[in-house]
Amino acid sequence: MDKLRTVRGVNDLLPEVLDKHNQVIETALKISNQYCYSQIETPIFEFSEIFKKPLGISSDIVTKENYIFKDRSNDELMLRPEGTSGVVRAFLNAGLIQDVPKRFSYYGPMFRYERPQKGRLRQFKQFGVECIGLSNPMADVEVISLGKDFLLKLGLLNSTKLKINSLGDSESRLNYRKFLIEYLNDYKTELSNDSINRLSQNPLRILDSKNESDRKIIFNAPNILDYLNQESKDKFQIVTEGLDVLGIKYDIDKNLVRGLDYYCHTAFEFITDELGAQGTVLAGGRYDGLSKMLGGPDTPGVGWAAGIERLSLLVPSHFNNNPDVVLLGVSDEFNFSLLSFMEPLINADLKVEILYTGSMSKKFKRANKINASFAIILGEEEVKMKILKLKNLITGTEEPVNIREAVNVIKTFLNK
RNA sequence: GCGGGUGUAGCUCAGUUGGUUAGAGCGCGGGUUUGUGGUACCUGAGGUCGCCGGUUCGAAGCCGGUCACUCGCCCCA
Repeated sequence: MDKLRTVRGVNDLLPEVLDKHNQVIETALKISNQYCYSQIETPIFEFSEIFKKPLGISSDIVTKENYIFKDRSNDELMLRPEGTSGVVRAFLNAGLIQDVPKRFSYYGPMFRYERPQKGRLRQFKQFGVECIGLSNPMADVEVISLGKDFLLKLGLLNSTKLKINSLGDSESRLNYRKFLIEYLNDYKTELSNDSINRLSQNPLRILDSKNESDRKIIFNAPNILDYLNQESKDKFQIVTEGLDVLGIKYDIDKNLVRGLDYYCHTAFEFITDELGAQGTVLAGGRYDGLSKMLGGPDTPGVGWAAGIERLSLLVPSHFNNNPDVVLLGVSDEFNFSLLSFMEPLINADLKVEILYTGSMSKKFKRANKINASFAIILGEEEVKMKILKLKNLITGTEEPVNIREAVNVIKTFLNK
């Protein structure tokens, strides 16, 4: 039995769970489509450079959470840990820069070698949207609005909170970084070990440390929003103004930062407190530098990604694959005939299951268990009289019918 | 990668200070005069007590290791 297990952090998706995933994805696709974001699909693995360059060599995703391997022609490949890099790569590769703005949506599996927890897997699915080619902060507002509508459609807007911040442009960020390091250096002895390491690698990330003594120090740290240059300030102003006009509630969180190098200006996340430590359910921001990092022309972009598993955990299940009608014969000899009734029934858009084995009693028990609404019964009597017997399993009534009448009765009763 | 908790039938769990053939409920199979279900009753199958090793006359229960799940850290969707 043990040999049958899946790889750690990689799960089977049984029908009930997969159904919820699909619900979430369908909702996302529908709303994105209405915002005129077109679905795109990129490969599950790419040359590792595609992810390494933009994510930054110091990010954990690249250094310790990657699935990197060499193929038979000795190319270094990487299972994608996120979707944005691939989408931007595809955008550049197809020469779509001639046709901006471009709006894309995507979903699919991502891979990160992390310690599994609830809502965190090594193979997991993300749905995301990218708006490429607009540096206008209206695009940021649009994308957040799309995320909000998505959560609204899932019925999760009330159980999530939107946090936003601005990381500014690279000039502002570098400037802020200088002052932040200066401030933190005064407290170097009190910082956690993790944060001391980050001080040289990626000091902004210290801002979202959960360590208690770190938090006390961060409380009085310089605020990035005070260090934005005028252009960055104006952009952020438009974003918050836009959200206000749209009535989208948000909290500005000056400590909201991004682990990935390519982010700038707007950063945001929708979080819930119903998933423990994995509260981030939809997160994104602006990534104007990404295209250039990949070796393309400077092309702005903004987008977000949402975790399908995490959202699915919050959404109620409506799984139901119950047949509208079951077909059963008095004995095995009627099974071929039963199959021949499939066609008219499925053409009428009904869900049909045939019960092949067991006694009559067994078949009805089975019909009951799978919650069938009707049973069509075929036996010697029916064949002799050239009819079918239709039993309504909800009311218990039976009537002789032909197949066309059966369809009508079933559809009328089920309101289909 | 680091720290805490957990691991007994398909599921939810009992299993007293280590002592003979490991239990319950639900679920599953068969049956209650064979062309009719949801109730009830009868009956059956299913566990090397996560795995490996150790202590012991004897381990599901103690010890060590390992794997998996889970919570937190890291990181992030």
